[in-house]
Amino acid sequence: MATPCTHPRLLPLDREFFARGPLRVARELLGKVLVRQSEAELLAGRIVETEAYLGENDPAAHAAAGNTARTSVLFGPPGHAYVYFIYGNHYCLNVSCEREGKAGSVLIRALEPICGREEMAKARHVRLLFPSDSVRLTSGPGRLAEAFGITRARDNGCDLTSQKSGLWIADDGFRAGRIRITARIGITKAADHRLRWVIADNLFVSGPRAGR
DNA sequence: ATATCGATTATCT
DNA sequence: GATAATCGATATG
Repeated sequence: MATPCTHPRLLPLDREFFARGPLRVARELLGKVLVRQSEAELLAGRIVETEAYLGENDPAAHAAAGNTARTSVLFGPPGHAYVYFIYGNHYCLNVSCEREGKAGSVLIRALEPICGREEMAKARHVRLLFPSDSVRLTSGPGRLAEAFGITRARDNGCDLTSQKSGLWIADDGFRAGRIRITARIGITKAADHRLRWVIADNLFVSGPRAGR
Protein backbone atom coordinates (compact mmCIF):
# COMPACT_ATOMS: atom_id res chain seq x y z
CA MET A 1 0.00 0.00 0.00
CA ALA A 2 1.23 3.48 -0.79
CA THR A 3 1.72 5.80 2.13
CA PRO A 4 -1.08 8.36 2.35
CA CYS A 5 -0.27 11.96 1.50
CA THR A 6 -0.26 14.19 4.54
CA HIS A 7 0.71 17.66 3.48
CA PRO A 8 -0.39 21.25 4.07
CA ARG A 9 -3.17 22.54 1.86
CA LEU A 10 -2.32 22.62 -1.80
CA LEU A 11 -4.27 25.66 -2.93
CA PRO A 12 -3.63 26.93 -6.46
CA LEU A 13 -1.65 30.07 -7.23
CA ASP A 14 -3.77 32.90 -8.64
CA ARG A 15 -3.71 34.06 -12.23
CA GLU A 16 -1.81 37.26 -11.42
CA PHE A 17 1.15 35.11 -10.39
CA PHE A 18 1.52 34.04 -14.01
CA ALA A 19 0.65 37.40 -15.57
CA ARG A 20 4.29 38.48 -15.47
CA GLY A 21 7.38 37.95 -17.58
CA PRO A 22 8.72 34.41 -17.92
CA LEU A 23 12.02 35.24 -16.17
CA ARG A 24 10.20 36.29 -13.04
CA VAL A 25 7.75 33.40 -13.20
CA ALA A 26 10.54 30.86 -13.78
CA ARG A 27 12.33 32.09 -10.67
CA GLU A 28 9.17 32.22 -8.55
CA LEU A 29 7.99 28.75 -9.55
CA LEU A 30 10.97 27.12 -7.85
CA GLY A 31 9.65 25.51 -4.66
CA LYS A 32 6.00 25.53 -5.77
CA VAL A 33 4.08 22.26 -6.10
CA LEU A 34 2.61 20.61 -9.18
CA VAL A 35 -0.53 18.67 -8.22
CA ARG A 36 -2.52 16.06 -10.14
CA GLN A 37 -5.81 14.96 -8.64
CA SER A 38 -8.11 12.39 -10.18
CA GLU A 39 -10.56 9.86 -8.77
CA ALA A 40 -7.77 7.35 -8.68
CA GLU A 41 -4.87 9.28 -7.25
CA LEU A 42 -3.25 12.35 -5.76
CA LEU A 43 0.18 13.17 -7.12
CA ALA A 44 2.35 16.07 -6.00
CA GLY A 45 5.90 17.17 -6.71
CA ARG A 46 7.97 20.20 -5.82
CA ILE A 47 9.30 22.21 -8.77
CA VAL A 48 13.10 22.24 -8.62
CA GLU A 49 14.05 23.21 -12.20
CA THR A 50 12.49 25.60 -14.73
CA GLU A 51 13.35 27.29 -18.00
CA ALA A 52 12.04 30.56 -19.41
CA TYR A 53 10.92 30.85 -23.05
CA LEU A 54 10.50 34.44 -24.04
CA GLY A 55 7.90 34.40 -26.80
CA GLU A 56 7.92 35.40 -30.43
CA ASN A 57 11.39 36.95 -30.37
CA ASP A 58 13.05 33.94 -28.74
CA PRO A 59 14.31 31.61 -31.52
CA ALA A 60 14.24 28.64 -29.13
CA ALA A 61 10.58 29.20 -28.22
CA HIS A 62 7.76 27.48 -30.06
CA ALA A 63 6.03 30.87 -30.10
CA ALA A 64 8.67 32.00 -32.59
CA ALA A 65 6.57 30.21 -35.24
CA GLY A 66 3.69 32.56 -34.43
CA ASN A 67 0.18 31.83 -33.23
CA THR A 68 -0.62 28.47 -34.83
CA ALA A 69 -2.89 25.56 -33.94
CA ARG A 70 0.00 24.10 -31.97
CA THR A 71 1.04 27.23 -30.08
CA SER A 72 -2.26 29.03 -29.51
CA VAL A 73 -2.22 28.38 -25.76
CA LEU A 74 0.98 30.41 -25.50
CA PHE A 75 -0.88 33.44 -26.85
CA GLY A 76 -3.87 32.95 -24.57
CA PRO A 77 -4.42 33.98 -20.94
CA PRO A 78 -1.70 33.23 -18.36
CA GLY A 79 -1.66 30.24 -16.05
CA HIS A 80 -2.62 27.63 -18.64
CA ALA A 81 -0.84 24.42 -19.62
CA TYR A 82 0.99 24.29 -22.94
CA VAL A 83 1.76 20.63 -23.60
CA TYR A 84 3.77 19.59 -26.64
CA PHE A 85 4.95 16.29 -28.06
CA ILE A 86 8.62 15.89 -28.93
CA TYR A 87 10.98 13.34 -30.50
CA GLY A 88 8.09 11.02 -31.22
CA ASN A 89 8.14 9.87 -27.59
CA HIS A 90 7.69 12.50 -24.94
CA TYR A 91 5.36 15.18 -23.67
CA CYS A 92 6.56 18.32 -21.91
CA LEU A 93 4.64 20.78 -19.72
CA ASN A 94 4.85 24.57 -19.86
CA VAL A 95 2.87 27.25 -18.09
CA SER A 96 1.78 30.25 -20.13
CA CYS A 97 2.64 33.64 -18.69
CA GLU A 98 2.39 37.31 -19.68
CA ARG A 99 -0.98 38.90 -20.48
CA GLU A 100 -3.33 37.46 -23.08
CA GLY A 101 -2.06 38.14 -26.58
CA LYS A 102 1.60 38.04 -25.60
CA ALA A 103 3.46 34.71 -25.71
CA GLY A 104 5.94 33.67 -23.05
CA SER A 105 6.12 30.52 -20.98
CA VAL A 106 8.00 28.48 -18.43
CA LEU A 107 9.01 24.86 -19.04
CA ILE A 108 8.76 22.69 -15.93
CA ARG A 109 11.91 20.56 -16.14
CA ALA A 110 12.09 18.62 -12.87
CA LEU A 111 10.16 17.83 -9.70
CA GLU A 112 10.95 16.35 -6.33
CA PRO A 113 8.17 13.85 -5.59
CA ILE A 114 6.08 14.73 -2.52
CA CYS A 115 3.31 12.18 -2.67
CA GLY A 116 2.11 9.46 -5.01
CA ARG A 117 5.55 7.90 -5.57
CA GLU A 118 4.11 4.42 -6.11
CA GLU A 119 1.66 5.67 -8.72
CA MET A 120 4.42 7.63 -10.45
CA ALA A 121 6.65 4.56 -10.50
CA LYS A 122 3.89 2.56 -12.12
CA ALA A 123 3.33 5.19 -14.80
CA ARG A 124 7.09 5.38 -15.45
CA HIS A 125 7.65 1.61 -15.43
CA VAL A 126 10.26 2.08 -12.72
CA ARG A 127 10.80 -0.19 -9.70
CA LEU A 128 11.55 1.60 -6.44
CA LEU A 129 14.11 -0.70 -4.86
CA PHE A 130 16.45 1.93 -3.45
CA PRO A 131 15.72 5.53 -2.37
CA SER A 132 17.90 6.78 -5.23
CA ASP A 133 15.54 5.17 -7.74
CA SER A 134 13.00 7.94 -7.14
CA VAL A 135 15.23 10.35 -9.05
CA ARG A 136 14.15 8.67 -12.27
CA LEU A 137 10.49 9.39 -11.60
CA THR A 138 10.43 13.12 -12.27
CA SER A 139 13.96 14.33 -13.08
CA GLY A 140 13.51 15.73 -16.60
CA PRO A 141 10.59 17.23 -18.51
CA GLY A 142 9.65 14.03 -20.35
CA ARG A 143 9.91 11.97 -17.20
CA LEU A 144 7.71 14.18 -15.05
CA ALA A 145 5.08 14.34 -17.77
CA GLU A 146 4.98 10.56 -17.92
CA ALA A 147 4.90 10.26 -14.13
CA PHE A 148 1.91 12.64 -13.96
CA GLY A 149 0.13 11.19 -16.99
CA ILE A 150 0.37 14.50 -18.81
CA THR A 151 -0.52 14.37 -22.52
CA ARG A 152 -1.49 16.95 -25.08
CA ALA A 153 -4.94 15.43 -25.57
CA ARG A 154 -5.66 15.42 -21.86
CA ASP A 155 -4.00 18.56 -20.58
CA ASN A 156 -3.13 21.08 -23.30
CA GLY A 157 -4.94 24.35 -22.53
CA CYS A 158 -6.06 23.35 -19.04
CA ASP A 159 -6.19 26.00 -16.32
CA LEU A 160 -3.35 25.47 -13.86
CA THR A 161 -4.90 27.96 -11.41
CA SER A 162 -8.01 25.83 -10.87
CA GLN A 163 -8.44 22.60 -8.96
CA LYS A 164 -11.33 21.76 -11.26
CA SER A 165 -8.86 20.99 -14.04
CA GLY A 166 -7.35 18.21 -11.94
CA LEU A 167 -3.89 19.67 -12.63
CA TRP A 168 -2.68 22.80 -10.89
CA ILE A 169 0.27 24.57 -9.27
CA ALA A 170 0.16 25.28 -5.54
CA ASP A 171 2.07 27.19 -2.89
CA ASP A 172 2.45 25.16 0.29
CA GLY A 173 4.58 27.73 2.08
CA PHE A 174 7.93 26.21 1.16
CA ARG A 175 10.61 28.71 0.18
CA ALA A 176 13.52 27.67 -2.03
CA GLY A 177 16.99 28.14 -0.59
CA ARG A 178 20.00 28.79 -2.77
CA ILE A 179 19.22 29.09 -6.48
CA ARG A 180 21.46 28.71 -9.50
CA ILE A 181 20.93 30.16 -12.96
CA THR A 182 22.42 28.44 -16.01
CA ALA A 183 22.07 28.16 -19.77
CA ARG A 184 19.04 26.27 -21.09
CA ILE A 185 19.43 22.57 -21.83
CA GLY A 186 18.81 20.61 -25.01
CA ILE A 187 18.36 23.49 -27.44
CA THR A 188 20.43 24.55 -30.42
CA LYS A 189 19.04 28.04 -31.09
CA ALA A 190 19.75 30.86 -28.65
CA ALA A 191 21.62 28.41 -26.44
CA ASP A 192 23.83 31.09 -24.91
CA HIS A 193 21.30 32.80 -22.66
CA ARG A 194 21.07 31.97 -18.97
CA LEU A 195 17.39 31.20 -18.68
CA ARG A 196 17.38 28.03 -16.56
CA TRP A 197 16.67 28.17 -12.83
CA VAL A 198 17.47 25.31 -10.44
CA ILE A 199 17.40 24.80 -6.69
CA ALA A 200 21.09 24.39 -5.79
CA ASP A 201 22.22 20.89 -4.82
CA ASN A 202 18.77 19.36 -5.26
CA LEU A 203 19.13 15.72 -6.30
CA PHE A 204 16.10 15.83 -8.58
CA VAL A 205 17.49 18.47 -10.93
CA SER A 206 17.96 16.98 -14.43
CA GLY A 207 21.05 16.73 -16.56
CA PRO A 208 24.62 15.65 -15.83
CA ARG A 209 26.11 16.25 -12.41
CA ALA A 210 22.73 16.20 -10.73
CA GLY A 211 23.52 13.15 -8.64
CA ARG A 212 22.42 9.60 -9.10
C1' DA B 1 32.74 10.16 -16.43
C1' DT B 2 31.44 11.66 -21.36
C1' DA B 3 29.85 10.38 -26.03
C1' DT B 4 26.90 8.69 -29.37
C1' DC B 5 22.81 6.74 -31.13
C1' DG B 6 17.96 5.01 -32.03
C1' DA B 7 13.16 5.61 -31.18
C1' DT B 8 9.06 7.78 -33.43
C1' DT B 9 5.83 11.68 -34.91
C1' DA B 10 4.03 16.59 -35.11
C1' DT B 11 5.33 20.52 -37.18
C1' DC B 12 7.51 23.52 -40.21
C1' DT B 13 10.39 24.70 -44.57
C1' DG C 1 12.52 16.09 -46.05
C1' DA C 2 14.58 17.83 -41.78
C1' DT C 3 14.28 18.88 -37.32
C1' DA C 4 13.05 18.78 -32.45
C1' DA C 5 12.48 22.51 -25.22
C1' DT C 6 14.09 13.93 -24.52
C1' DC C 7 15.18 9.48 -22.73
C1' DG C 8 17.39 5.10 -22.17
C1' DA C 9 20.77 2.08 -23.75
C1' DT C 10 25.30 1.10 -25.19
C1' DA C 11 30.16 2.10 -25.95
C1' DT C 12 34.47 3.92 -24.51
C1' DG C 13 38.18 6.39 -21.31
